Amino acid sequence: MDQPKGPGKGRTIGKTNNVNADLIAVVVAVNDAGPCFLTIEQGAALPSGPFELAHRSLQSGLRAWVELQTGQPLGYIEQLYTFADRDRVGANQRVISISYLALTREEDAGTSGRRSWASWYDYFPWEDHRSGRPPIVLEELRPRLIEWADGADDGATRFDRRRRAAVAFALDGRAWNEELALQRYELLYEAALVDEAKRGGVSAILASVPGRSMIADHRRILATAIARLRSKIKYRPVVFELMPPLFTLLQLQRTVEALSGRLINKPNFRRLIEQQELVEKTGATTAETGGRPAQLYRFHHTILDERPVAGTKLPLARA
Amino acid sequence: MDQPKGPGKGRTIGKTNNVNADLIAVVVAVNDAGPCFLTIEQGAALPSGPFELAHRSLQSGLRAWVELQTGQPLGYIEQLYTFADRDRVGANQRVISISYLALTREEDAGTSGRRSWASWYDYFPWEDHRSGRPPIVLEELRPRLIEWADGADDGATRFDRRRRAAVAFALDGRAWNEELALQRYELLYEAALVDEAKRGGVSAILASVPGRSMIADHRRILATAIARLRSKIKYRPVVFELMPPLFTLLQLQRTVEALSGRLINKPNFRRLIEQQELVEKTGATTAETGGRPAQLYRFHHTILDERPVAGTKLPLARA
DNA sequence: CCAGTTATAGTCCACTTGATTATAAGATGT
DNA sequence: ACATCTTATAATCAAGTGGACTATAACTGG
Repeated sequence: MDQPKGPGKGRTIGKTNNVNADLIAVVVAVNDAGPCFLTIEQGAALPSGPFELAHRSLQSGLRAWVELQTGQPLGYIEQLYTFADRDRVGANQRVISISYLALTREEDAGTSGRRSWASWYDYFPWEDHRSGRPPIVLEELRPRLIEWADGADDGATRFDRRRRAAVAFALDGRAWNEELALQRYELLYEAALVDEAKRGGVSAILASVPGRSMIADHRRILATAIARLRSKIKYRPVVFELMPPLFTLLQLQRTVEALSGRLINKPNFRRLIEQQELVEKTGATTAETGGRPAQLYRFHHTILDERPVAGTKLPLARA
Repeated sequence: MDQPKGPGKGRTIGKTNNVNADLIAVVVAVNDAGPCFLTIEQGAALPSGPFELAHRSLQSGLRAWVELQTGQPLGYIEQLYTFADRDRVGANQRVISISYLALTREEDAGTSGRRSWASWYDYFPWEDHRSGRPPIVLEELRPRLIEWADGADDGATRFDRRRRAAVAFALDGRAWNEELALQRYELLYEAALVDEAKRGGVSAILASVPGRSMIADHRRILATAIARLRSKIKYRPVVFELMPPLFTLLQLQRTVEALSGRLINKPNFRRLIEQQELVEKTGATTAETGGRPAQLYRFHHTILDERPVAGTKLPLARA
């Protein structure tokens, strides 16, 4: 163990280093009710399963488990994060979880009825700012976060906690930042304001806590997915993975708003989308929208290859 | 296997699902010679080792291996990517690699002489555009990429290959995008223009290929790290992890330039850094720079907590 | 004291983007 | 038929961002 070891040679391969690898999927879609994700066990868990020898790759293993458990075939997939589960350490065994974000359309359904879609904001009611700041932030979270901050032993910690709470939840006149979804969940976890923090804990006071909870750290993974997606739609054209083949610009805007949890200025959104040439008119129109019939657009696929990183800006920069 | 399975319960834990997990580190620093990274085996491999039961977490396991193999203690760490190694599938065993990016200073040395720093651009000579586009791009890569593109069977593939080459390597008047480091390496791999692509291959023609190669897919992981870092310095204040406690603005600029592989307009860089209040003057000056003594700055640490996502823009946006 | 080097301040301008207003085209109800 | 509602689409204004450039200051070494 004292000599530098090159990977792939001279390594001790034995039982002691064995781990089990779990694949976990956050499968996101957007429907009229808003952004949602695939769940199993009545909304308590994300689709997941062990990585097995039969799987050709991590991604194909993930696709297999999701399709088996929910009947949903997956399109776009990206890796979220890999973590070792501290709570599930066996004698000679550990579990590593590799989480993924998948984007799809709800219509991409098999006929299987096993899948069930759940709304993001049932699990994160403080994340939806489309109708202004939700009351839960100031009425419930703020006082309890302050209480938590003031419960710290030393003044420095109290100050730090209040500052972190203010940054994450846009208190004291700060601007709301929708990309901080993960930080907010972690803060609430640290303050024991979510159910997950109380499991097996000593806390006798099980006061009502905001948002639906999930098993293990699945809600944390969901928060990671939300934060990643909210960030990514600003610089990569991933929104279109969630859209039907034909759509109006307002439908596209509503989808982005659903994901980011905030409203967008309509003319600016149209201008940005059109001048980037991300979409092209089909000529067809739809009258299903109520007022004047809207142009139907489709995603301009060739652009996807032309702009590997740049482009796809969305007017979500400032508050 | 037909019923939905909840994670953590009812799972079959058996030999067939066992994997070995490898931790691989790209440890980056910047010195006068430019950006560099820690290697073992005379620059042929990245520090790495298996994730073991004794490790408290993935990160601590990584730190342990890097320190053991190179004597270098690590500061900032972030996860890069997790992949299953297709080439190393045993009868009942597979290997999963979890790669990390670490930022440090070369001075953070132990006295151990086992570590050896290698320069990025010895492995990716086409990535350094600080003195203009390196000749290797037009003189070597371009003709061989065109040759590769024209070797495709059908016209559509030929067109696609030429377009991808042009986008990645800024041909046909396109602008250079330093963040495409990974795409460039993958393109060269696909075109069999890097050594790694020829291992165990049929290719009899071992023409000289650009850049030093590494074992397994370590150079690919390095490319991933470079791309990630070049992207990240634009929106998070991670550059300061690579700086000494006190530095001049020009030193900071040179570091950013070394990482991004391109030059930055000096007044604009200063303006952006100063108006973001990322640094503060110490009052001290240094005359080591040659001309007029420069102010010494230090990183304004409190800002790091205040701006969890925003800020830290760098003038690298356009060409 | 002059040339060379680096530091630092300021200006100009093109482009981006947030905000607002105006107009067009359909549906619906009376 | 007409008013009114809803949504679509176009155009404009103003503030801010960021790239390029110039000018001046302060030091070192012949």
